Amino acid sequence: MTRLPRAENTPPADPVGFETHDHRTCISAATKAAETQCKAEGLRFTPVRRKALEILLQEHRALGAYEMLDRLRDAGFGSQPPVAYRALEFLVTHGFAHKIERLNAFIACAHPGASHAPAFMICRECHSVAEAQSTRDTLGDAARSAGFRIERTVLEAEGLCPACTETADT
Amino acid sequence: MTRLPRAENTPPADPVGFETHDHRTCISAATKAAETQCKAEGLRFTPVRRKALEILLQEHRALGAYEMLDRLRDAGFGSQPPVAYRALEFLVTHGFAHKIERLNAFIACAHPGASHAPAFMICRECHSVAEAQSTRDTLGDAARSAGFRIERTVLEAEGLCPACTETADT
DNA sequence: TCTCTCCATGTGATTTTATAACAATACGGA
DNA sequence: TCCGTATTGTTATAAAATCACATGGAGAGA
Repeated sequence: MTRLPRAENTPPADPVGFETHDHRTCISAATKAAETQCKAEGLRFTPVRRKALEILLQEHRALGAYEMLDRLRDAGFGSQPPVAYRALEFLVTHGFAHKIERLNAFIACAHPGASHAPAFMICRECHSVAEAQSTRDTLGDAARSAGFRIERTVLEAEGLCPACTETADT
Repeated sequence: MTRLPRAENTPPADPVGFETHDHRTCISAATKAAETQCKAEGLRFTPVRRKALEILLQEHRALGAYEMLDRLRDAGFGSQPPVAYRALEFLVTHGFAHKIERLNAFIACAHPGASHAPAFMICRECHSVAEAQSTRDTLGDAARSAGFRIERTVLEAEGLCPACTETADT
């Protein structure tokens, strides 16, 4: 894939898993998958929502709501914040994307369809984000004994990605 | 996400651990402990910082920065946002408090001194927050194999606290 | 097909959360 | 005591998110 020009603090082109990855095809594949799931669940995969997902997949990094808004405007959609927030809310609600609370930013889900207790590794230096499968249930016992009913769990680990670790070490 | 208005939705008086707990004494105890730690580490436990910690301990819930600002102003400190943000940053940096990203709010640490990989249970209904010890290292393997160097980890579980579960069930 | 209803979209305005920048002051070590 | 640095207070502004309301389009049922 062609590496797009990078602005000030933009992560390396392909930070998912911090490894090289060809996603020429995965955009259309993931979009298709979302479309299928929406059809199955009776959800409306409207143009803005589709475009928003495509943008997230394209960028392949955590995108702020206002960055999303810019791109949606460029694509001919409305130019006010709710446009972006609504599309993103839809994607997050239905598991096509995640919000990285730490960054106030959104990223396409890297494991669509999988049971969702996502875990993220966030580089404090370049802001790249990797999504891991968080299989083990760290909090189950504590929750049970407290009588707390867990509905959703997000784990955000902050640190240094491989690339920035190298830079820091040298 | 639905964000209910704060006022109509104030957590029960004593939400830490979702259980009754007498903290008449624990405020002064925790403050004292912080003072000791600061002395040991050569940190300046100034009046604003002390007051901010006392407020968090007093409230015993997650407090927004601007709520904190109100209380600090009432206590005779400056009235501009940086006053609150700086005090909170100090407390968070040194482990006396945590930021709940999900709520953009801050809460006194419930396990001061303990090794810090805090885990929170956040009630989506009343916004009460409980802090658990997150002992197990859920992400270690994934991080190691990715070459990611974890520095800090926060786990935020959203759901229903015991009180709100009851209400919902009835 | 028509129409009714619901959901989605577009827009303007506002609220909430967070930082930048800089002057004045207090602290602690030489 | 003097000096450098951290801390505080303040003004101003940026960034993130929501409210409120008008308009439009898709799909269900008559």
